[in-house]
Amino acid sequence: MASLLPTTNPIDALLSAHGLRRTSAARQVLGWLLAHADTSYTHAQLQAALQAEQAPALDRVTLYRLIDRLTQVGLLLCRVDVHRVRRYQAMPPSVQAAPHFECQSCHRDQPLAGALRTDTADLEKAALNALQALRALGYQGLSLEFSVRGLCADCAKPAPGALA
Amino acid sequence: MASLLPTTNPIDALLSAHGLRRTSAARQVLGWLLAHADTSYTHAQLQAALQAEQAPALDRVTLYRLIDRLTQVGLLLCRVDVHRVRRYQAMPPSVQAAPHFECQSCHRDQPLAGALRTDTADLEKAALNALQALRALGYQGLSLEFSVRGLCADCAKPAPGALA
DNA sequence: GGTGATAATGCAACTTGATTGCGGTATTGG
DNA sequence: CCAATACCGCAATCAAGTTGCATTATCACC
Repeated sequence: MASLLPTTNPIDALLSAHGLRRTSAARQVLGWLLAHADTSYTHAQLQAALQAEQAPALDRVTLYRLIDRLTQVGLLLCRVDVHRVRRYQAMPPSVQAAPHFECQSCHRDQPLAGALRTDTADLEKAALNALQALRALGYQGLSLEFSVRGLCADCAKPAPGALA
Repeated sequence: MASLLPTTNPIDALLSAHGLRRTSAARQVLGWLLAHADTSYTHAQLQAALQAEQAPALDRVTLYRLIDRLTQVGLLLCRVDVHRVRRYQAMPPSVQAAPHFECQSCHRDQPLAGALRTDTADLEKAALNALQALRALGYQGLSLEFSVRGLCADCAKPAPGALA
């Protein structure tokens, strides 16, 4: 049952490949984010989630610096949500920036996927055209950020007539 | 020389039409933002700009609350930039959310249409379609935020071979 | 043209996500 | 094994934004 293999696990490999040390904190954070790579999490959410999974909570500042490093080497993707707080997500392998939906009631942040995704397909296409045009004008290192805000279907249903 | 006309100026009209009082602060801020409607400004930039134009600086908090009110009634459009600070802009007449370009070097913020030097009608159309589709799925109160980041042509040119 | 309700102002104190300084600890390359 | 240094953790600090409250200015109505 023990880890007999000389091949380090994929997370350690990623860390080393990006010039970071294999500390337990780094392993935990990157591992957790990779295991929940479909959405983004704030520093606070991340800390809470990690704390829930294991006893020795890691320091606030350490976590800040860690996610900073992970972001700088390109392992994480960082965005800022409506409430001005940063959200981190394991870097999606191929996409520029997955479109997000952010519910203003339950504050859940979900990827714009499936049916929703097809609805925004045209938009993405137009957006990519725009990027290409910009690139032609001499713009560099372009990335796009695209998010929709509002009430998700769940939050929109419940109380149609309640208070103002 | 005096204002003889009974017709209030357009800014006052806007304020009243949106249920806000015609205070000198509101007139100044909305007036200034309408006169610079092509980009967005932070609270700090706004305060500095207003202070430069006239003597009696208005209070930090007052300005915060004022732009809050203007945004709530739909006269301003608010977004959050990469540095987690809110940027306000006079609401563009027709669009829900004008796509922006934000330079990561000079931190200038310009409308995408300006950067591209073409109109972004197709983009905006696609955006509106996407919103409509989402609305059909039960999502409510939707608005979208769409921005492109990178280096603008000006910042990209200068030092092609300098440092890493 | 006054007058009362109340929206808006201004000041001080506070909140919160994030940053900085610094001594101590653990990882890594030799 | 050892030195160099990346990383940790604690305390203090910062900046954007918020809240409470007393004061002032607008507005709706007579």
